[in-house]
Amino acid sequence: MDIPSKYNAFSIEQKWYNYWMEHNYFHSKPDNREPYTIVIPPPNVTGILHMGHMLNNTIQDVLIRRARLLGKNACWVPGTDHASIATEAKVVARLKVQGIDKNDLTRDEFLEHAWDWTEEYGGVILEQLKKLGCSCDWERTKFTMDDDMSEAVIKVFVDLHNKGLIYRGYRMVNWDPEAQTTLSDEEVVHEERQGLLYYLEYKIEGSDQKLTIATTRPETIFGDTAICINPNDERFTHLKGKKAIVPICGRVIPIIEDEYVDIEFGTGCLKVTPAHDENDKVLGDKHHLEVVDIFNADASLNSFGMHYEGQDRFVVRKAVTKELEAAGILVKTESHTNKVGTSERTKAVIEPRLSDQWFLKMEDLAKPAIDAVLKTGEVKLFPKKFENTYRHWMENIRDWNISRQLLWGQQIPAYFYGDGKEDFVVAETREAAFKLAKEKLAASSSALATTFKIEDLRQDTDALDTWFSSWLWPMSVFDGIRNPENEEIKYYYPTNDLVTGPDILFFWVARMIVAGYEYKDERPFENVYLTGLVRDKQRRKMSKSLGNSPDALKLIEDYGADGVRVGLLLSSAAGNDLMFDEDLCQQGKQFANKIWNAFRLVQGWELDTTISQPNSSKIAVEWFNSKFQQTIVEIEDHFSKYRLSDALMATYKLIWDDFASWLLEIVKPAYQQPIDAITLKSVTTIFEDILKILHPFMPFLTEEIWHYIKERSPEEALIISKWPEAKPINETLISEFDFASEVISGLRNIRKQKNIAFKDAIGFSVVNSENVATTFDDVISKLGNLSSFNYVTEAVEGALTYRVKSNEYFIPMEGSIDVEAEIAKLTEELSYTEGFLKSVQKKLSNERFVAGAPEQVVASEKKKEADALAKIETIKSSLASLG
RNA sequence: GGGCGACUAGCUCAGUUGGUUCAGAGCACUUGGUUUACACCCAAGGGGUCAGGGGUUCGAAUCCCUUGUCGCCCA
Repeated sequence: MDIPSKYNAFSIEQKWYNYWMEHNYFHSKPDNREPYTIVIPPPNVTGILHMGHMLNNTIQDVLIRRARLLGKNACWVPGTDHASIATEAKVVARLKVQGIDKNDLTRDEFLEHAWDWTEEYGGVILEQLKKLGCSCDWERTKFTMDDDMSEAVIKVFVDLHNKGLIYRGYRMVNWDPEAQTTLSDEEVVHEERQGLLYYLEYKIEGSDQKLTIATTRPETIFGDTAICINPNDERFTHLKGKKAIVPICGRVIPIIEDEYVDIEFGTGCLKVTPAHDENDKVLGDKHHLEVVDIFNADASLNSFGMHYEGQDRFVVRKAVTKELEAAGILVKTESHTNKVGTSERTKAVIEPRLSDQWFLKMEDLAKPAIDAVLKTGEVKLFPKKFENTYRHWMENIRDWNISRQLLWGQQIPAYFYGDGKEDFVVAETREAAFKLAKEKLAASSSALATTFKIEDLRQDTDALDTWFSSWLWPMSVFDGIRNPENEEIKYYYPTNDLVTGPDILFFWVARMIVAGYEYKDERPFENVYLTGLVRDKQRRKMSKSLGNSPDALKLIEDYGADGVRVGLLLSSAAGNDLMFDEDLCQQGKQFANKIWNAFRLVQGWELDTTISQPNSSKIAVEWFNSKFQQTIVEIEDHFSKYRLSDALMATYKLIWDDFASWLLEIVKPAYQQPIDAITLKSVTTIFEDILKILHPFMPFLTEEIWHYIKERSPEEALIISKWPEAKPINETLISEFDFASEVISGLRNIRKQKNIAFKDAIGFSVVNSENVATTFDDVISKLGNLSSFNYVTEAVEGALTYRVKSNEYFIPMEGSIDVEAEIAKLTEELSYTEGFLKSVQKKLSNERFVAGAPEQVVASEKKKEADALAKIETIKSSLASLG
């Protein structure tokens, strides 16, 4: 069979993905095996695959495929998130293009458009994951707005409300004037912006006195309801108890005192606008100030803005500054950098705003989640450094604003039956709500009690925060909320590993832990692997706006899915940002090709059952088997610490260096010579074991070669084969080989220096002062192309020499040896070794070292000393023989 | 402003409890090598004051202090 010399990923990948799907290997159902479960961090339903997803899902697939090979019942649940604000923003934008205004549509009409959009673009990302090789159980694909998922969300809302944990509050929230919705603190991105600090003069009522205040937001003067000074500030003692007059609108406001005011900042006087600043709100509550809200929902000014009514806040800022300047009220401006909150989704500047919202009390709910990560270790974060961040956030947790003024999402199941703020009931269905409402009305002996109809109930128009559905994800995908005793949730929950980015540690991970303990009284997962951000070579975040994110599918086309997976994993330690560079994928692709060609070599060997196994092959196979076992132990260790790139690198070196460069070179028959049966069988078995341990990283290539090696039934596919068993390791053999490889490197070096071609066999003698075993002599002979291998006791004259430890090796050379050069080389080696000896002896002569250091360390220093002395002896005798 | 973390070879990073094998890996680089699996290859080689300074110790990349630079989170 003619096998091409270059591995062609493209056609092969499609073939094997189809094969795996056809034979249903990805599907899991409960059985008596140990479960291994991962739930995917659901990507936005209308999103497309970017590098972060690629990294994330490659890691998950490596874990899941390895678990499958280890004989576990591996279940990877895929799905998508409805991403309320992001999706709604996209739908609104599309409607706009079509000339439709969202506000002209009914709720149902809008939702119809949103579902159309979801069906049109939804799931594209899941198809892309298949190209990457992800072995998700596609039969389990979930969407956070599936009927059963929504039911679970509603059920939880009602439950938490009944427990008294959900309440309605008039609070200052982050208002996104563009999307016209509330954002949680986590959805607000603080940016440093260059702005101005405006110094304004306020008149004091009933006098000619003035006071100057500094503000960054002059347009909010219409909402001022006090001036605040620090009671300890002697500059303002004379103002105590007086009143000030707000410029332009002329409102008279009190001058209050509070130590909150920073004497150093600005003028030491603060204008208080309780409706538009969180801190001012606190001051306002404390001093019982009036609250004047001057903005409309789109952050234009309302009637309090007087002649600026209807104009945008930033337009007003400029205009009002001009007016104040003209009136001589603006004393000066200074440039000032301040942090501005912006919407993560729409980029609009956030406006703090007071409004009625739904909140979830977090303090008590958070407690088990804090303990699980920081005390009991039931949930482990990888890398550990994120525990500090987690602690900081969880111990300062604030109530969660769970309502959003959006349509796309689960509508809040609160039903109003009257006009009062508290005239509502919370229930899973309208019918249940109706019953509750009637009871409440009856209890309050309202006149409505008898005439109230179900149609009179008005459901709250807000939707729930997206995270209020995804925090249930590890439970709700197994129907664990609606049906807590079902077989699947009992089998698969708690899940094992969660792989996600640190940017959503709080948004999502922490809240899932909270929900897990509240609803299952158990952790949702055991280990959390936090990946780094994917950045470009210049350390910039990959983003659409920068255009520095490579096209994920194009990469797969260019380098093969296996190549891309290897490229991504090679330099991505957990929690470290990944500087993505296409060269990494190139390395992955070259690795695939290397393995492919190793296979071609083995495949091409002709078997001759009549020849016996050469000793060099026999010993090389024995050595490799030990090396393989040793590497597996190392790989296990890396996996147990979630050091995937180290696990891959260990595999990479085992295959490239130990297998291809050493083993195959040793057992390779001479040109056009056949191979013996034992060696061929051993090498084939080794190759199969290698494919197994490589499969999680490079699933396509390995499955392809697996079936190329021999015809196999679907039950024998690599994806469901068994991870190699642990066998004893012969450490002696490994260290003997290491010594032999140094001897061989020395030989190659001499050949290079003296320009001796490999095909010219050379003689070889050794003074074996180290008493090295002869185990690998045949290997040395073969790889060194030696014509003879002699043990001698005296230095060989007229030969090239080199040393490994205190062993000396001689290659007799016909013709002249450059004695001068040999002497120079030996002298240099001698002085280096003597220097080394000196430093060791200095240590050993230090009484405090000998007394203080552990025995083992002292012993090793003594051994170093002996080795150095022996080597010096060798070199000296060589020098003597050279004359 | 508060908190956390990083700084090791040209690049990306390992380096676990201070001491064996501690200054390492991969890539890149230099040199030599193609009828004989792979030039997407083989072999050999060069390259680091472990950010700077101070301290603890018989001994520090590792522990402590300090300065600098950068990153992340929070306000």
